[in-house]
Amino acid sequence: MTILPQRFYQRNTLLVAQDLLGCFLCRHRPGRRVETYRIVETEGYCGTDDLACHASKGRTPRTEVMFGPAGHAYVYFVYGMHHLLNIVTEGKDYPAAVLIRAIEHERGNGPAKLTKLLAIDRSLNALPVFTKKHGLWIERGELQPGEQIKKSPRVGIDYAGAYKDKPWRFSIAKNEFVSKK
DNA sequence: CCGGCGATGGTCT
DNA sequence: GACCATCGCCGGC
Repeated sequence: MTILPQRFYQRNTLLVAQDLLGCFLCRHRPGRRVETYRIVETEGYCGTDDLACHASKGRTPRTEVMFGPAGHAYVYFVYGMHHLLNIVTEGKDYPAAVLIRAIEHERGNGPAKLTKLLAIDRSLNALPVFTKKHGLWIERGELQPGEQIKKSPRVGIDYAGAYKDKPWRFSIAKNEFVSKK
């Protein structure tokens, strides 16, 4: 059990997104056992040029976290009812993040489903995930022999022009917990 | 079985 | 006031 250190996230976003596959998302809520689930699907959002990245709309109170140091949670609220979990990547002032889209649990096969399962909301926004201190962290894991990374376009960003078809969604091929398209 | 759509509120114009 | 990194339900086939 090794917690991924901050420097793990201080790298190219698309590399981080792929390297997170097979790692373990961990949650410790007061009065409960630690919950640990394997990450099977991610997406990369890369800087101000990427029209699908919230930071492309500018530096605002909402997107401020992405402009900060790597290894912190970017949790935002969307569609009036869903929270989505991202981890900030790259260097300070380069706004980028990886969206966690699915984990190995029957109610974890979608970005909003896994935040509901693990009670992740904006109270965790901007907190570091390279320590257990705040009850949310990620531990190192590996792909199993025979497992392969599948690359496909990101979901729900038809508005993103030239960036909408970039194959920046990564999943473990044939894994049953990857979200439905 | 599958596609369309409503729910529901924060964020930015 | 429009848009939105979603989900599950409902109706039609």
